[in-house]
Amino acid sequence: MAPTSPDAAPARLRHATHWLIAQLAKHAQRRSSHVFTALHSHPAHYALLAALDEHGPASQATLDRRATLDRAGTTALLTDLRARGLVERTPDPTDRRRTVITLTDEGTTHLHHLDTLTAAISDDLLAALPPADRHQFTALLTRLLTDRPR
Amino acid sequence: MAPTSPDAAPARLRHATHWLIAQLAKHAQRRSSHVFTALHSHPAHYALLAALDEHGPASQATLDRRATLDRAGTTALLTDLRARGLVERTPDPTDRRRTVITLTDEGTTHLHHLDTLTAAISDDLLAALPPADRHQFTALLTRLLTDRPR
DNA sequence: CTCATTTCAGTGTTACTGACATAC
DNA sequence: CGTATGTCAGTATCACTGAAATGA
Repeated sequence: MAPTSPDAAPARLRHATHWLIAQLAKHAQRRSSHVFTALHSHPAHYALLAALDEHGPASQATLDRRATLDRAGTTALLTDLRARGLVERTPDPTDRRRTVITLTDEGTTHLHHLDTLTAAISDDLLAALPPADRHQFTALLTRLLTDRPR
Repeated sequence: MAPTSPDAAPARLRHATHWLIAQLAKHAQRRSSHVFTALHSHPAHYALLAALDEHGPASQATLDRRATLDRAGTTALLTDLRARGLVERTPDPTDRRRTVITLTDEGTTHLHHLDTLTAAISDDLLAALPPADRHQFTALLTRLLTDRPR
């Protein structure tokens, strides 16, 4: 036992945005990694498969830009996905530095499974809010991320 | 260079709650740790000092429950704070297992500095939202955390 | 004897850095 | 030449675990 049971958090923390976000992120991380592990997957796998499905085949560098990962991690993740037959790696004839990644049929199927999991996780995380507030919250989150060119 | 520059994230990710939260948490973590480091502090230090200021002196076990930390980390953090004269450790006469932690005057002063930093970080994180939406967002965050007894 | 408190050593994960070989 | 790509090895951080020592 480590994170000891909850308790009345100091008022200052409850008003500190970064603390609130960090707490929620911990919950989210626990929930999602628990659920994803059941399908031997990781949220980052989902990000890559989704990027491939929506934007089509791409080089690794393009992929990690789209999935908001870093090059190093992407390499490992793709090696994993290829070993499981979910993506294919083929050399790019027009630029011999690049490897073009393509989604296989199995990859698409797996992505659909992960879609279901992801929806369930979202429902679970937002369980405390009525539907209208869930949309509000998601919209605000989105705005905070997109209105931040960096 | 690692987390390569942003790009159009797949629609699925932009609708996945756990992904949105994780992204925002990363921003929040970078901002806050950057700012806190300037005062040789850590968000967890703030949590401890705030708990002491608001609830008064307490044992470590009580403290980590209030600050939502784990016992191992709390020990290290308090050793740090004591070395800097921000808290005092005195043995509890009524229960010789315990160490009672007390906030010093310097600790109170330091806490006020961190209050300022924390407010600035919140402003920064919520910069994209008009004031009314900031309150909405904070209220929703709070509800998500409190309506989750575990 | 069971449970709580404090401490420390160790594990697993995650994000990131630096460097390298290759090729544009 | 400078820049981009894919790869790998190493670092820092963090949350957590397990066990020990002390004592209620």
